[in-house]
Amino acid sequence: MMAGGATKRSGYHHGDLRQAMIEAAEAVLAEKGVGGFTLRECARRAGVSPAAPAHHFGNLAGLLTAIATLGFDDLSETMEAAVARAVASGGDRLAAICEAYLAVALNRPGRFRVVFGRLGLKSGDEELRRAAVRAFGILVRETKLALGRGVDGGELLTRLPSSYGGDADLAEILFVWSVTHGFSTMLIDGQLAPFDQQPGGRELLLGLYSGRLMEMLRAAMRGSAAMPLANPASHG
Amino acid sequence: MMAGGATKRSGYHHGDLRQAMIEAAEAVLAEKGVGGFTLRECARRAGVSPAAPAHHFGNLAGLLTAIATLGFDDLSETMEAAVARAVASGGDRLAAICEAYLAVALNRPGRFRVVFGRLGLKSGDEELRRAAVRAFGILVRETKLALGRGVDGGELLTRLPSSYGGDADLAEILFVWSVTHGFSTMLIDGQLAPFDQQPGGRELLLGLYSGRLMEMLRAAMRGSAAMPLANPASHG
DNA sequence: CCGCTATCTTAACGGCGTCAAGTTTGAACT
DNA sequence: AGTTCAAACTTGACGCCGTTAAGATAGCGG
Repeated sequence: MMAGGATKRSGYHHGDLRQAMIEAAEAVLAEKGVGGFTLRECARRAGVSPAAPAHHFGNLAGLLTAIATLGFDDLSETMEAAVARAVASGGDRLAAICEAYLAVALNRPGRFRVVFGRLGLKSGDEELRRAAVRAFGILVRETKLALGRGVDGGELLTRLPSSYGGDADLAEILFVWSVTHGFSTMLIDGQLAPFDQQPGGRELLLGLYSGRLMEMLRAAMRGSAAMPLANPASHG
Repeated sequence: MMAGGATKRSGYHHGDLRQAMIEAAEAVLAEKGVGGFTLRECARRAGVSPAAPAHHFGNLAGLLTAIATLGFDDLSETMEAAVARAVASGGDRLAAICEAYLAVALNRPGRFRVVFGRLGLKSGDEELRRAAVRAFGILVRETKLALGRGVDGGELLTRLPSSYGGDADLAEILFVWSVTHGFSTMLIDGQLAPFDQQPGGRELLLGLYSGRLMEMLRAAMRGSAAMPLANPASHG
């Protein structure tokens, strides 16, 4: 096993530098934020020269892309686990994935910031794309279920249909995602610091999020679900 | 006077380096994004040595803080103008500020990213704080008006009450902000690229935002406004 | 046991932010 | 007007950054 830092180091060769670099990078990101993040610092923590990572990741963008892929998979798995728990307890599936999204942001801010922080990722990476589509597919599925639309076969997306812009429920999907993503990013990026840093502020915010904000989200969805499947592109 | 780029340059002294640096910085941010932004590049564009800006801004954080202050003021002014237009035309004031928020993000992505992009800002800057509180105050005021709460005297906040966490409408305020901020950041940071880059995608997204998303927001607010002013902290 | 290849090191390049010290300038004061 | 002086800017240097090229090492298949 030996997962989690204790890797064998036989003098010249590291043993599992790729994993060590990813772990070091996440630690640095969590500690110092995006600003204090450098490739050399990560290499230092992995006990390796600054040029060593190049062979495994190509360059900085490669390392960040690997972490972002992890982040998307983390999102997918945490959301699926939350859905499973909600199903078991008869809870709200959509609220479950929204809370899971926030939980990932709070528990792994390093990963989360790499995923959404507009750092330089490799643009064409196929694994990253697959992980992103998977996470997005869960959001789409749960939003449609919450609208009572019925998902064909309950299967996940494996790619984005090129005509996705015409999806009749796109507005609802974007709404759910905006609320969740907006709250999560504002909380970990410090925009809510005036509330977050008061004594008990964090608990208040989390309670409001999984309480009244989720209620408002349900109210918004109810309003939409009651509406007929109108022509989605027509507006104004 | 002589605002707007045409500054006199009498050999050694620049004339208005502070303004020139800010303009150069916004240009670089708009062109190359956060990644390609460097102090030296801004100085180069201003036609000045790399060490020159230090006297005006102290360091990089000082320059970014000045830009962030501009960004908050931009938000405040654009939102107020949108409210004035909504009042004149009998439109939805809350939707107006949400659309104004998105408009600032789209029209001035450089400023917007400095405000919310978790770059290193000076932490204690008083002007920045004042600008932030002003913008936030507009959001608070409009949310309360939308809830039919009545704002005392219609005046703006000039500081954050230390007990703000106890505001009865905090959940609604956070909800509105989350939707708006989430959608805006996702759009300019490329998370919506699969939709945004389809032909006509940008128009579709903007139409959905000011159309069905604002309708959903109103539905969420209506649900809240109908509820009694419950104890905001109790949940679960 | 030998060689081969993946892995890592050392050394160097240009660019970065920042500081210390020196130079120029506009303007205030006599 | 001429002098003085502080503000504005330059030069040069420092350490750190990401990246590359060339060399050293070691595990593994033959």
